[in-house]
Amino acid sequence: MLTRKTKYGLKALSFLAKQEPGIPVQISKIAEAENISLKFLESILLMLKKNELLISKKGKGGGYILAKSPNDISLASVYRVLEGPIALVPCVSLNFYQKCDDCKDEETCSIHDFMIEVRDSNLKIFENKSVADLV
Amino acid sequence: MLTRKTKYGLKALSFLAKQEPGIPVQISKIAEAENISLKFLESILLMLKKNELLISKKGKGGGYILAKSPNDISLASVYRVLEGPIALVPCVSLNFYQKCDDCKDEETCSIHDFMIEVRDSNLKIFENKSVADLV
DNA sequence: TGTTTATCCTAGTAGATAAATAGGGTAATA
DNA sequence: TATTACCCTATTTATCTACTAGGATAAACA
Repeated sequence: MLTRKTKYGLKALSFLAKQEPGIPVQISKIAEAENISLKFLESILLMLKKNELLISKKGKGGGYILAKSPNDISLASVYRVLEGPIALVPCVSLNFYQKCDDCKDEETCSIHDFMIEVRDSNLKIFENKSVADLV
Repeated sequence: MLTRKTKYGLKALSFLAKQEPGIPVQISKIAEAENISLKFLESILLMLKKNELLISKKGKGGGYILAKSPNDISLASVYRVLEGPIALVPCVSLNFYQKCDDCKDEETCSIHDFMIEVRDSNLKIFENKSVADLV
């Protein structure tokens, strides 16, 4: 299951992709349109900005703009920023690798190969889809 | 990410599939072999039993046996018992459907179609794999 | 029949995470 | 210089995770 954070983030990016490009959209406008708590959304957009998926402008007429073309924002990158690893176990994660502390070694782990299959299947779908596909 | 519960459950089922069929295996033996907390594993196997994936025998010489051939225990069924829905959002779950409480309606939700794609991709891999594939 | 063996069942708990909420700080624009 | 709108930190409430504790129950065997 997705956390709300990721779900809201995807919806917000989709909303931004539907607006006229280059014109800042206020958080409050997105929050209202997508039925998201304003303050919560604020923190989500901030994370997306820090990870260079969004650009912001302060002051009057300010707001958020997509940092790149919707086509160039993969859903994998969004997922990794908001949800974390795409893999189901840390020991097969490409971007967040960690040894599983219950496993003696990865070669003898009975679920390791299956976990790689699931990861690759999900990578394929998340890497090949972009924010443009949500519009 | 998988919870430990699901990971341990998969490992235990894989371990059982490797043993001589029809002969009960004690929890303690599985726990030791797979490096799992005994009491925690106890509760996991109990859930698998209640969902008819395992059979148990009490008393001396007792233990757990696979309820069906390893080929007939899909990893989807294991996942659903221990982890819950395979879908990423409740509104596209086949077995655990629930309306998303932040969405006005599913038709206008910008991520709905993508969520269905992810679900189908995961269903395909989890339904077509069985405990036999973990051996 | 009584003891051992092993599962069954209920309850509790420390720590982490989720999903916000509160409240003020900072920068840009008019 | 006042307003607008993002920036940042801290706190809260509820739920979940991963165990742990301790006994009840049932089967086998001497």
